[in-house]
Amino acid sequence: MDFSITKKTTSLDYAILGLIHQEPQSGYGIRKAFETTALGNYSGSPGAIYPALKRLQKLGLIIKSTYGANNKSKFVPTEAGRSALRKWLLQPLEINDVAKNLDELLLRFAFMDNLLNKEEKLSFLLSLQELLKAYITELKEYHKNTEGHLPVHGRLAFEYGIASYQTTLRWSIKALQTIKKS
Amino acid sequence: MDFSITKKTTSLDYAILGLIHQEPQSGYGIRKAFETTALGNYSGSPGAIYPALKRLQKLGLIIKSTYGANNKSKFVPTEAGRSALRKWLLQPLEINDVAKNLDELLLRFAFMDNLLNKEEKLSFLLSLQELLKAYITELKEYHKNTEGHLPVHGRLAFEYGIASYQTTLRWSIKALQTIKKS
DNA sequence: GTCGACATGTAAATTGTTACATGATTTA
DNA sequence: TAAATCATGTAACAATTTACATGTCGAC
Repeated sequence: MDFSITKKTTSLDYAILGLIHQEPQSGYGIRKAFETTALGNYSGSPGAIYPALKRLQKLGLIIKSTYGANNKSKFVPTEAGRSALRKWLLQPLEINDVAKNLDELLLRFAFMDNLLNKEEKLSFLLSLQELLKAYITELKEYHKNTEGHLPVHGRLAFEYGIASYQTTLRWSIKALQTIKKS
Repeated sequence: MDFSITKKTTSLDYAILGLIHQEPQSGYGIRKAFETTALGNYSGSPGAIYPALKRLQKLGLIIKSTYGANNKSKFVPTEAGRSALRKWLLQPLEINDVAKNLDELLLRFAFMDNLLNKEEKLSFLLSLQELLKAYITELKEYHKNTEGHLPVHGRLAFEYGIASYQTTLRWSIKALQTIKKS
């Protein structure tokens, strides 16, 4: 029997949690952040954000608090919220995340700054690199096998996929070096 | 007053339509296609696919038909289905698609093969290039302006975004050349 | 003769979209 | 002072996830 809180938390919830951990925001501020900054393809529609904020409050992961000089109230993560965020950031990477959920991995990376230590960050990047290499190999294998009998557009789209992951790999190598000497 | 069929068709619906246009598939075949081939981040869960197939049948965009030597029934697009697919492929590109919906654009590209003529294909790629250039410029502008006061991880994630779009741009130039001499 | 893949679905709960509604505050 | 932006929400609807349910068929 598991008595811990296991209510599901979607990746939008984590995106909000990560955002307000970096800087407390009002509901409206969160909406604007998702609409304007490219990070994460989450929609800032009120019908998505406000229910999410309710969810997170009910789970005890965030609270509304008057913050800063102007006494406007903004959302901040609770201790439980920070801990949930950290747990999310530390989740082991799987090949499936790389293949289907790369955006979320990048979001996790973006939010690591002041929550993980250097070792944990490097470990994330190393793990990412391993998985990327494996996945790229797999894709190339598939590409070789279907070479001839794939329509032109299908082949080009596939090659786009490979080029994409190679870019991600190159980036992760650069990022690793940057983090290493920080 | 608009009497045309305006029931919304999601991009999963188009993905299915495009897939069976290339090659008729059973419901199960479609599920496996989405699960295994990387094209499009759509889930092949039965709770998504079978309802979608019902939707498409109700809209008259696909039909079940016994096809090929083995008399197993597979889904094929109707004339209306092919026409809806073509319309989707020809939709003008917008900057927002590039920023938030690139996957869908790539999916559209992948399905163009035998539905659009050369000119239409080239026009798609040219339009994509223009938008990519504009968006990359915008991102770089933003990057310059926030240079200093962005946490390391945030900055790196942002640079990943830029590198990503540059890869897309390079790919689209190559694709254009390939299509041109085909 | 059992295990895994083929094959098709349903139900509940969750989540997100679109559109509406309201009012305060700032700025031109 | 009118328009735009800030600010918070709700309601109806559409879509997806997760889990369950059932049965066939071929391979080992």
